[in-house]
Amino acid sequence: MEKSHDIPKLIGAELCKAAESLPPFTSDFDPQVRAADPRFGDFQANGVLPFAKKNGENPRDLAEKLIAVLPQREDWVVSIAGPGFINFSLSESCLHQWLEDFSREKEIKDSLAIEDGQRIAVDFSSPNTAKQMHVGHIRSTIIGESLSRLLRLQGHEVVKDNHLGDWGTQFGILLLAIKKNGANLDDLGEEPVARLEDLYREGNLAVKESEDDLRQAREELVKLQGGDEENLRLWQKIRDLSMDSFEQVYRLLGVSFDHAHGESFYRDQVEAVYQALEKHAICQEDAGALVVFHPEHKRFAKQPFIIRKSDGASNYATTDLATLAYRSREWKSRRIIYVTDGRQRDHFEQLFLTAEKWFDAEGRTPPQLSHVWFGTILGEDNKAIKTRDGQPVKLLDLLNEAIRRASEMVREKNPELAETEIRRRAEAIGLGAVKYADLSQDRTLDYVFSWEKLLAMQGNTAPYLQYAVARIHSIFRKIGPGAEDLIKDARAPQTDAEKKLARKLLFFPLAIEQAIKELKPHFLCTYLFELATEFSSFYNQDKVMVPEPETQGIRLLLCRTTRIYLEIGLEALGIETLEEM
RNA sequence: GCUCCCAUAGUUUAACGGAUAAAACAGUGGUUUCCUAAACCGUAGAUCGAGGUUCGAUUCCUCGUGGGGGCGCCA
Repeated sequence: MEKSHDIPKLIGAELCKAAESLPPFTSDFDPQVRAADPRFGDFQANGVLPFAKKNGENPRDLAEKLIAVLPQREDWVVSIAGPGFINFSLSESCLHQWLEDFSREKEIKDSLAIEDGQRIAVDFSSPNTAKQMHVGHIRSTIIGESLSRLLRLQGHEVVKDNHLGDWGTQFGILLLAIKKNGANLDDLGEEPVARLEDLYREGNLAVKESEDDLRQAREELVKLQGGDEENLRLWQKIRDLSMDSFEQVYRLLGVSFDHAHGESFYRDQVEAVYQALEKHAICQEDAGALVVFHPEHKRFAKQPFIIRKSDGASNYATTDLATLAYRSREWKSRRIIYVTDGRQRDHFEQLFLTAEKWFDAEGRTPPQLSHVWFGTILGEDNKAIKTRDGQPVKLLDLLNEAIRRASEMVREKNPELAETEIRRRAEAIGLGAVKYADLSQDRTLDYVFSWEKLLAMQGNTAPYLQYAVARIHSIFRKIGPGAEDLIKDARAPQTDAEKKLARKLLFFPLAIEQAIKELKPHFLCTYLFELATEFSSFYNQDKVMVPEPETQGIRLLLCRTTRIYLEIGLEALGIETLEEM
């Protein structure tokens, strides 16, 4: 048979082809091939059922007709069950062949890349300058990084952009506070950004209490936006200090960006936004502000999208429009993905509606726009973690605590290890645990922050997956250089554990595909955990070190493929793996 | 007032309209002269309520209950 990494896709294509010349099937028939419950086979096609319903046919009869014209092949056994499920059970030889065809990193990675990759901009992390990152920032950063890696794995050209909040009204207040305190930005102590946060808090209190301070803060902002040299110098310094502070976090998390333009980058492009939207009559004046309504929309017919405040200043709606236009124009992004908190859903819906009208009016195709939103991290009171009152846990503190706890476990298991090696392993394990805890559940869910949840290292966690990888490396170290020859002589999977593990391996391409389609990394996490569980079970049942070379061969082949899938999968999640734990 | 999201074992979660609702943690009972016990094998335990659509509903629709979010000059 032709080599196909993605067997369900192959089955789906065969079903579609068979349906082509078989009335009442039409071209909109979707076979819906999925992983099956092992009781029924390896894959199941459910698509006949909804199709029959839509067309008033008997689903069971339709399924019979379809498999009657399906070419017979030795790769699988086809059967019909229940109201019209079509089940496929792979033959031993087909499974064996598949394992041999896709057991190396290169073949696997090549097969994952699609032909028509796009240029995609991913907008994520995006903290505000002059503030420290706290636990609330972890989601956008981790999810955005993982989605970027997944999309690259699929062959897309991804441009990662950290859209910093570096140009808001808060700078008037902060600049005033700095000047009133006579603070020297070159000498703010050990944690300069923490000091900036304090200054901002003081300034915020002052402008609430004093009319005069409020007026002065506004003046500082106007001066900054007008290009005042002193204020610009201070602003730049604040931005640099903030970036240094963010970099500490990004380095630990293994997160990187191609750009960190931030809102300030677009400050000279907002005029063009007003002009274009006015020219095309997309916006209107309302109560002194420039706003966009969407009369055709249930909600946004009356809920305005404010793109220019009544005092003439721009806001985030304006910079977001300018940013979107820039990414389309300069980066030729065919698609833009925004990874932000779900509370901004209205904003992005309005942004997308407005942008689409703008592009349409100019006869251009708008980029495909996706808002990948996630639930809020809540405090113990079930309310969102706030910066204002109560100090949320700093992200750096969370990460350091994760490393500290992992260090203890590593040291306990390997008392002789050098400190640098303990640190290296603890970073992979502790930070992996934190990332996995966030990535492994559906991103749209809110969750209450808890150390216990984020730092768990047993059960369905990253360390469990890393442990499986380390065990496989250990086996290959013990076998030595003869492993390749043994794999060449592998027999087909025979024992219960071998067959179950081999079968689980088949579903890897599906997991990747689903995670990308829905832009939800948790689908991949679920699969990797199931794979690791299947491996652990196999590991306990069937020893690799046995006398028969063909048995060793298949077990080594299964181990190697499992290891590669776990490594590719964890890499796509942004989680490191280790050869020893 | 308008609108959006959420509700699954004790707890935290999974289930793309599909077959007997799946795990982890916490319980509980077992496994180590054997490739790393961060493990493995048992055991017990759940779909907020009421209707509806469907051959089939945790999933879709309506109503209700409970929790949270957004809605004119913050991002």
